[in-house]
Amino acid sequence: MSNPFDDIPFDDAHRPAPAPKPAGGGSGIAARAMGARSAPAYLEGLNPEQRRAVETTEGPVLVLAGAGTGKTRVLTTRIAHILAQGLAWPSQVLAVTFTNKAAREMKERIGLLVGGAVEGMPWLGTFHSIGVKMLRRHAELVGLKSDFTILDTDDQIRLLKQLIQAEGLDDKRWPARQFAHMIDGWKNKGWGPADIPEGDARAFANGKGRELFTAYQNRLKTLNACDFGDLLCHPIRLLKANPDVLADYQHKFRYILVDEYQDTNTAQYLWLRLLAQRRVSPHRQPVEERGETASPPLRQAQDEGLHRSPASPLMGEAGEASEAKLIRVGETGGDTPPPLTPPPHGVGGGPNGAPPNICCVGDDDQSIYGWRGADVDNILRFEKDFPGASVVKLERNYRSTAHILGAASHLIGHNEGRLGKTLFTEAPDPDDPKVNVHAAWDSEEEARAVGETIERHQRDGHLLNDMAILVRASFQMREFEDRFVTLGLNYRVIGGPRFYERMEVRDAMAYFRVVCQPADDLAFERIVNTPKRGLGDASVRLVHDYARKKGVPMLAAAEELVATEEMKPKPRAALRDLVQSFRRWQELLDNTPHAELAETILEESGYTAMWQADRSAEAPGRLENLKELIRSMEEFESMRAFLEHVSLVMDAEQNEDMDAVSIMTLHAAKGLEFDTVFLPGWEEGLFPHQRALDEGGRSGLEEERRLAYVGLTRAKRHCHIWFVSNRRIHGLWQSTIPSRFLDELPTDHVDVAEPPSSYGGYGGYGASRFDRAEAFASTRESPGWRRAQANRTEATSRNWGSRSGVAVERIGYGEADSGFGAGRGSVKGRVIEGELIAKSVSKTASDFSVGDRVFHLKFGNGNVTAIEGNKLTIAFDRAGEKKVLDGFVERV
DNA sequence: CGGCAAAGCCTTTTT
DNA sequence: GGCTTTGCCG
Repeated sequence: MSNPFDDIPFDDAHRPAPAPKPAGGGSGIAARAMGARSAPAYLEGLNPEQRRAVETTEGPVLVLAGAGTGKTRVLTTRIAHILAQGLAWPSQVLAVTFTNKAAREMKERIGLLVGGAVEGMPWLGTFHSIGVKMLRRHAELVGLKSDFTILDTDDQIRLLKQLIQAEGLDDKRWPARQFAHMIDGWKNKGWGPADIPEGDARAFANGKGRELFTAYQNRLKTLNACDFGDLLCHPIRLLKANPDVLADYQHKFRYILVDEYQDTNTAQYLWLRLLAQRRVSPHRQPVEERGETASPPLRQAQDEGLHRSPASPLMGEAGEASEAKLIRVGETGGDTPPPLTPPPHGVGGGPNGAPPNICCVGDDDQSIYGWRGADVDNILRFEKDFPGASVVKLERNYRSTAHILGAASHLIGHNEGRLGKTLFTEAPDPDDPKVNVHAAWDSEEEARAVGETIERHQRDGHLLNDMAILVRASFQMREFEDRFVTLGLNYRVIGGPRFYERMEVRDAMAYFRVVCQPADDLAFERIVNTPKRGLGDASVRLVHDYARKKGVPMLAAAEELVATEEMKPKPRAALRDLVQSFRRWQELLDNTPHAELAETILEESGYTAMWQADRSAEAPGRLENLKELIRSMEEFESMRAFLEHVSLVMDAEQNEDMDAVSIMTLHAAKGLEFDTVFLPGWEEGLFPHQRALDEGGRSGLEEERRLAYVGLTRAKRHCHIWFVSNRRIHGLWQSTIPSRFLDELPTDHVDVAEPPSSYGGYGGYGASRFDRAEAFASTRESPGWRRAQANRTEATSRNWGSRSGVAVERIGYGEADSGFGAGRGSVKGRVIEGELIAKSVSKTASDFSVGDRVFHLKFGNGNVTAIEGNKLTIAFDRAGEKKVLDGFVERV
C-alpha cells in the first residue's frame, strides 16, 4: 500500500478522531450555525426548490434540474452546506462528475463559497479520475502495480490489432477498432470476459470474441496497464471481492453527489450503488477524518457570505474550532455521532441498510450519451433504487427567453417516457426575439450567412465570446472555419483536434512513458524507430518475440538481446544505444527536474533533430508543440504526475483572453450557455443523424431530439437555426430535406425568415420546407406558379435543384451582397408543402447522357463524362471534374 | 529498410 | 474529400 501515489493514507479509521465539542458550546461558529434562526448567507438567493435540494442532506435525493435552472449552483451550495454544517469533512464527500470541465468548474465554485477547503476535497472528480485513485491504492488486489499505465483508445487499438493478428485472423475482416468498441460496450456494462453473452462472444472473429477479450485482459495485466473501461470495472471488482475495503469506503463517504446522473452507464451505476450501500457495523466506531491538507471544513461562510476573502482572519487553521463543526445538527453532544436516519429500506434493501446520503442531479431530457453506454433508465429508476427518495424538480429557468424555452419545451414534448418537467421563466419580455429559422442553398452559403449574422451582432455591440456555433458532427466545422479565416473572424474550436492527440506530442509522450514505466511495450514500440534508427519491422519483431518468450518487457528483452549474437551488427548497435539511453534517462528521473529531463530526452534521442531537419510546412508547428508540451509539464510535480494528467485530461486549456466565436459539437456544448447560438445543419440524415436512426431506432431519434433540446437551451437570447438544401457528404453533393425537428417547433415562438401566408393545413409550425423553385420563379409573383407549386408533383420537383435557393436564403438578409439582387423582403418564396423531397431524388436511371452540356449552380457549366444511376461525373469548365446528383444540374 | 504511390478507410458524439 | 495504411520498388 505504500507507493508513490499513495500520498493519502487510506485507512482513515486509524487516524485520531477529532474531539467534537458539545453543540452550543461557546461562541463557536458551528454552534451559531446550528442554532441559527436565519439562513446562512450562502443559502440566500436560492429559490425554494433549490433550497430544498441543498438542505435535504439526509437520505437519497434526486434533483431533476432542467436546463438553466441552476443545477451547478445547487450542487456546489449543497457541498458547501454539508461542510458548513459540519456534517462531514471535505474528504468524506464523494462528488463525481462526468467531464473534467465540470469537475474543474465545481472546484472553482466551491472554492468561491468556502475558500481553501476545496483542496481538502480529494474525492471530487470524474468517474475515471476517482476510479484511478482507488485503483492506485489497491492495485495489487486486481493484479496490477500501482504505477500502472492508462492506455488511450489509440494504444488500445494497436494492442488489439496485434492480438487479432496473433490469433491468425485477418485484421481487415475483423477490425481492431470495431472490437475495441465492443469491448468498451461490455465494460460499460461492467462485464469481464466471463460475463459477456454467448451471442456477443460469437459475433466477432469467428466466435473467438471471448477468447480475444481474455487475451486482451491478460495482455493488459502483463503490460501493467488499464484501458478507460477498466478504470471503472476494476474498482467494481475490487470492491466486490474485498468487503473490508468496500466497508471502509462506504463508511468513509458520508455524502455522495453525482452530477449528470442521466449520463451514467451501468458500470458507473453499479459502482455508485456499491458505495452507497450503508451498513451499520457495530464493532466499528464511526470515525471523523481530517482533510488531507488539514483544511478545516467550511466555517463561517454563512457569516461572511459568498465572497469571503482568502485573507480572512478566520480561516486557515485547522484548530479546535473547526472540529467543533463536526457535531451534527440535532446532536445533543457527546462522543457518539447520532445514527443516520433509520430507514425502511436502504439501497439493496437489506434490513441493516440505512438509506444512503446520495444526491443525484440530472435531467432526463439532456441524456445524450446513450451511444456510449449511458442508460437513461438509471435516472428514471432512481426512486425504485432508493426507496423513500426525495425528488426535487427545478423548473425555473434563469437563462433563456420565453421564446427559446417555448420552442425547446414544445420540441422535447415529442419524446415519450420523460419524467416530465416544464421550464418556465419569470418575466417574458415582449421585445425578445423569436427563434429564427433560416434556409440556405448549401453548406457554404450557410457558413457565409452565419458569418454575416455574427458580424452584424458584433456591430450591434455583442462580444464574439457570447456567440457559439453548435454542430451535430465535427465535419461541419470545417466550413465555418474556412469562412471565418477568410473573414478574419476570430473563432475557437472546442473539443476539436486535441493537443495531446497530435503525432509529435504522442511520440514524445511515448518516450516519457518508457522512461517512467519500463513495462510499457506499446510506448516502446511506438518510438523504437522514431526517428529512424534502422530498426525496422524485422528487428522489432525479434525483440517482441523474445520478450514474449521470456515474459519480460520489450525494453528488458532488447537489453538482453543486444548482448547476444542474434542480431545483425547494425541494428544491434542502434538498439544497444537506445537501450543505454533509456537506462541513463531512468537514472536521471529521480534527481533531475522533470521538464529539463524531458528536454534532454527529446534532444538525445534525436527526436527534436528529426523535426528540425524536416523541411515540411508543419515541422515548425510541431517543434512549437513540443516546447509547449515541456512548458506545460513544469506545472506538475513529477513526470509521472504529468503522464497521469495527460491520460485522463485530454484537453489543453483554451486561450480565454481572445474574443472569439466558439465552434463545437452539440455534445460538447452541454452545460454551457451563450447569448447567441447558431444551430446549423438541421437536415434529415445529419440531424437527426442517420446512424442514430439506423442503430437506435425510436430511442435513437429521441436521443437526437434531446440533443436538439440541449442545443436550443444553450441560448440565452438569440437562437438561429439553419438548414441547407445541399450538403457534400463523402465528397458527393447530396440534396437534403429539412429536419423533422423543424416541424416540431411551435409557430408561436419561431420566426421563419419571412412569415408565410399560409401554413400547410395542419396545426403547429406545419411543414418546414422552403420551396426554392417557387422562390426563383416568384420574383414575378405568378399566382399560377404558386398554385402549381402548392400542388407540386414529381414532375415539378425537378426544379428543386435550380439556382433559386440562393434567393430564398437571402430572406431577411438583404444587406448581404449575394449578387442575386434579392433585397430584404423582396422574395416571397415560401410555400408549405407536406411531401418530402426525398421522393423527388430519382432512383431511376438519369435522363442525361454522356456529352451533355449542363449547368450547376455551384460549379457552373460543364460536360457530362460519365453516368452511374443518377450520379453524374461532370467535367466542369472551371471547377474540374466532380460527381454530382443529376437533380442539381440542368441542361443548357 | 525506407520512400513513395496507390488504395482503402471513414467521417456522431468522448472519459 | 482527406487521411492512414498498404504494397511495391529502389
